[in-house]
Amino acid sequence: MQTNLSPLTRKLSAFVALSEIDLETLARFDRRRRSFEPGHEMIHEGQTGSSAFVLSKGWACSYKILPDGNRQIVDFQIPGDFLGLRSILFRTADHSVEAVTRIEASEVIASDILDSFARAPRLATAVLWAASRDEAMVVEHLVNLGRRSAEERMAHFFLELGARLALVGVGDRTGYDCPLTQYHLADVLGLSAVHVNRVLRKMREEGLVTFKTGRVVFDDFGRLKALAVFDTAYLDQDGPLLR
Amino acid sequence: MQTNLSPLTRKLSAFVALSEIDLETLARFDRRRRSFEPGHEMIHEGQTGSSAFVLSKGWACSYKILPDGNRQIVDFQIPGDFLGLRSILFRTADHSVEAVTRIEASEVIASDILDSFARAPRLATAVLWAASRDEAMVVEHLVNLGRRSAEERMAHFFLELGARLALVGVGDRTGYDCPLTQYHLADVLGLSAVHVNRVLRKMREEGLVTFKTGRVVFDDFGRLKALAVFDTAYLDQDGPLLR
DNA sequence: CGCGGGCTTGAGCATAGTCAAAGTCTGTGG
DNA sequence: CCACAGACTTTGACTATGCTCAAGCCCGCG
Repeated sequence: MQTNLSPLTRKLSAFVALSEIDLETLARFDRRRRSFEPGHEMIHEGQTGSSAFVLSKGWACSYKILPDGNRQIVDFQIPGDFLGLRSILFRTADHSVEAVTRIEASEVIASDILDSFARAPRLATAVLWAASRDEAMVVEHLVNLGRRSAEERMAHFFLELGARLALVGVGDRTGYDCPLTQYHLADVLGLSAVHVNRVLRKMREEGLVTFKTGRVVFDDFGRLKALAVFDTAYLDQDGPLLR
Repeated sequence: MQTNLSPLTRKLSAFVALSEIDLETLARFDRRRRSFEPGHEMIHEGQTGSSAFVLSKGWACSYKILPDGNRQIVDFQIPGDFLGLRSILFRTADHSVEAVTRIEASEVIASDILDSFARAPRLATAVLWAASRDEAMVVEHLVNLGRRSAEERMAHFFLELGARLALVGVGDRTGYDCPLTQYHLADVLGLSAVHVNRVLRKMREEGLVTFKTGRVVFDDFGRLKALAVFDTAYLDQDGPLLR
């Protein structure tokens, strides 16, 4: 193991013990460095032959837009996250991805991925695991939208994001830096921007969380967790399953 | 290629051209035949060391239950579908799965999967593709809950199910057999059972769909599709990507 | 025949949406 | 240094979508 691993390598190592060949092959994912300005649409729904990216700096979000202009954000991506994997596996992208902040990322094209699986088969298993972990988050998010109130959703969202950031070494129990606007919150939680604002005010007044531009502050972590019925199980990484 | 392929083999072949070794290895997934009665909980959330299953007959549903007793169904599984894959990849199951009808399935244990990836590396890629296709469905479902009205959700759900069943050769443009209750619809669409009933009545009266116990009848397929803004893109299979 | 699961309907309520207007903050150019 | 534009936030008033509670119905099955 090297000391200066890429974020993706670190993530995959959590599931599969990687060999030298695996590591070498993975390193190839890191050749095409790119950067994007906030608001840039890195992947367009419906586009064929898109790339994927591994985020090294900044935040992105994946979403779908409905014909009436409404947008539903599926998830945010933070450093270390894979983004646009499905747009490689399928012929056309089934969702869009946009840079939230300025972003630094490595571009991964279809042949990189597919060839790497042939060279280093264990990588395929590792990527399957990573994709499944993403799916677990989407599923939790689905439950959030289907069965929780606006306030519970908000609490759950802040906590999940906090837990994910903690895994990559950012933020702590007091809070974390967060570049999102209230519009982002509305689009990810399936609410209107106006209602988001009211819910935020209520939660602030109740001493639960404070969301000010640029930062989320946990005013009462325990009570927030109880409100959201938040259980980190679906995010946990217990060390390599496959040795 | 053999004439009598298992449903899973047929599905994976749509993405990856499988070799003799791949096919032999896949055949091992089909050794432990099991059957379950309606209502049986095949996988329990939180349980460690669960199996996965490949459905050959009947319908199942995967879901999460919140502490207040509310349930959110994540998806239904129909013949040919993999079920509980994440409960193998993670140490503990992050969701439950229940038989909706009487079910026939093949049990797949963790070592089956993991060993098969070592023996037949292309299978890992194929399974990654299948898992991504499932994720695409969950994502579409998420958009449904976040940004569509009750009536639109209902329309979208019936159409998606119809399209999926058509892929395995069941049902047609006039409708399909469907063993679900109005409670199932409520739990999958994030609505109350009472409201589901009202929405169904409205749609029936408007001449869109008729949902009677045991069958979904499309009264006006075109208008239903327009209402749901349903686009099958995320379900399409265009033939093997990897040869 | 009675029981239970599922379906249906009404009445009243609550959560969240829409529309509208004004306030704040930040960066840019004069 | 100020004026202004534009993006984001805040608040009020009104509306609507969907929920809860409650009751009754239908039908298959033991």
